Amino acid sequence: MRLSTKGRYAVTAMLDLALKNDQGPVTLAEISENQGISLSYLEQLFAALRAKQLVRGVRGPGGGYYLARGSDEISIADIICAVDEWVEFTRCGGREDCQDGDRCLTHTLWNELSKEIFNFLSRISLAELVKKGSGIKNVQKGFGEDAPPQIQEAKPVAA
Amino acid sequence: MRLSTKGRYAVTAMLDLALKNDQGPVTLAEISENQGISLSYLEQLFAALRAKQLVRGVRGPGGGYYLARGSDEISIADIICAVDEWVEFTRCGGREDCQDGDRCLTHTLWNELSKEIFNFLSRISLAELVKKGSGIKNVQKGFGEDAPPQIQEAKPVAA
DNA sequence: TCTAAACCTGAGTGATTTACTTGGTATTTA
DNA sequence: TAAATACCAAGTAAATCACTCAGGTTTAGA
Repeated sequence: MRLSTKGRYAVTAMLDLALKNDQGPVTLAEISENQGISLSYLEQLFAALRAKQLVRGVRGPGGGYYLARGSDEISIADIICAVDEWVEFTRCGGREDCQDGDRCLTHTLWNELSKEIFNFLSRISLAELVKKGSGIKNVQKGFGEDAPPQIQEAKPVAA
Repeated sequence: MRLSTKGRYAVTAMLDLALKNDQGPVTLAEISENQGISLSYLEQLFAALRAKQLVRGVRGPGGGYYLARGSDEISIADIICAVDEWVEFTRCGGREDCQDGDRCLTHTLWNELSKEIFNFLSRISLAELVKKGSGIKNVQKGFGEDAPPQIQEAKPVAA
């Protein structure tokens, strides 16, 4: 699992799309202005999102992009995986060149952790975020009040 | 939240440390050989880990590194945050230059998601991973059987 | 005290990635 | 046809990554 700024841009743009999904296609120019992302960079991101069947483009005036599926059928993991390749980490990979066991163990542990992160992000859909967002939009601070059980208070690390 | 190979190296190295924590200090040379990471790169990573009070170094012959706290008191988020700076994403930040509300909304949504990921990683300790790992070491595939409630079956995206 | 083992510092570097630019082509609507 | 939009390809400056090099300093054992 990779979680870079590229993935953030994609998630942010997709959120923008999900918020306006019932208002016809959304142009990249709109998202570009809205999110402060350059148009061409968005084009690259959306090329990847389109390749993974997450969005569909409509050409011509009045065109733009809309979600290829319902926002409840698109997970955050889907989006991040579309734009950020999933690179395998293990050096020993699937091969048998782990001599002492420990090397393989730490790699196995990392892979499992990576899978857990992936699963976690797979269970968060765009629709869920948007649904919570509609609360924010009005309340401006009530986020997390009826949040999923696994969500707790943030405890950012002291820099 | 950033999750790059740098963070992976750090987590992997810390896992190595946790696994041998009761066997005295672990040298970087050992980890370097074990994990296939260059010694100097490890030194850089461990400088950051030491600065964040996650490890302590013992100098001189027979020295090395050991965990500064119990492995149950060190979370994956701690490790990743130590080596990968946490960069704020929002362009509008805390300022009031969000005109239309939507811009701010998507940013708020991203921030909340980011917090959720952070919280998720905060709840996974080194000790937990190692504990599960000792199962793997023997069973080689029983991971996740008595996993925390939020962990489900992996469903990797079709590439 | 000498010396080797270990940590510590800082500078530099090729490769890769990011975020973006330029300059188009294709398609659709008015 | 003209304009708006998606689509496509190539290039690029800056940043980051993963690493190397060249020195330290600190400690322990001879």
